Amino acid sequence: MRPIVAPPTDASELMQRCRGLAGRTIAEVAEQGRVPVPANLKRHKGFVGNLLERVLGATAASRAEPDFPHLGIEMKTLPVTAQGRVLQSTYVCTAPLDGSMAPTWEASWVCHKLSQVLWMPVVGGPEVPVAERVVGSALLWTPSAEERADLQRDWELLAEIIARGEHGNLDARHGEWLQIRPKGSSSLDLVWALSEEGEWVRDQARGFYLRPRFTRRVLSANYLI
DNA sequence: ATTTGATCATGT
DNA sequence: ACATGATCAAAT
Repeated sequence: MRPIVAPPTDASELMQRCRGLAGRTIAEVAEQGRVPVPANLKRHKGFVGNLLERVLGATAASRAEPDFPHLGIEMKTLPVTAQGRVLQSTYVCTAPLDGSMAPTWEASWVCHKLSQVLWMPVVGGPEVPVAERVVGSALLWTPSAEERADLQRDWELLAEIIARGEHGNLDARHGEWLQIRPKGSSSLDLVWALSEEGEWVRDQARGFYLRPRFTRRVLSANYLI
């Protein structure tokens, strides 16, 4: 999906565009973007995210950069119920098992990716046709001291497991706010990993995700839900 | 082949 | 209801 507008010159212009989208349905937004809307997201999981990027003027997706590189802002959609409850986890970045992970939290991809995020709530779960889901009020967020501390604690726990080569028993149950789960085309999607003995082995590709309880807390703290 | 965008589907 | 593990498409 190519962008249909120029990138916003600054954060306030970006937020102004967001205010223009709030309360509108996905069908209305898609009409502006001249994009057909799928009935459901089973085979179009990234549709809403790509659509909003496009109408907000984010640079092309699938690049290893923030969505608004000149502003240092990453945009993420957040599926929520009508009551504002977050429905899904949020993918952050890949979790390298090959020894290339940053040595400290401050240097990590997770820390950098989450330094400034534009959360775009979208109201409506799988029971609501995509076209009828509604764009919510955007939130330009920088993690609080408490949120940073919680994320850092989990990241260090998870990084330690990987650093020891113990990815074999690394699953989604680790981490209170941040977790690691499979990320790929299928469970057969393997990457190179360093074992406990320092040998190269193949293991399932994984990524860092924010648990819904984390993003739920972010919305609660900012919208008084 | 990889990174981006995520949600689906199943089990507890 | 919710968490975990599995999966889908587009862009580069």
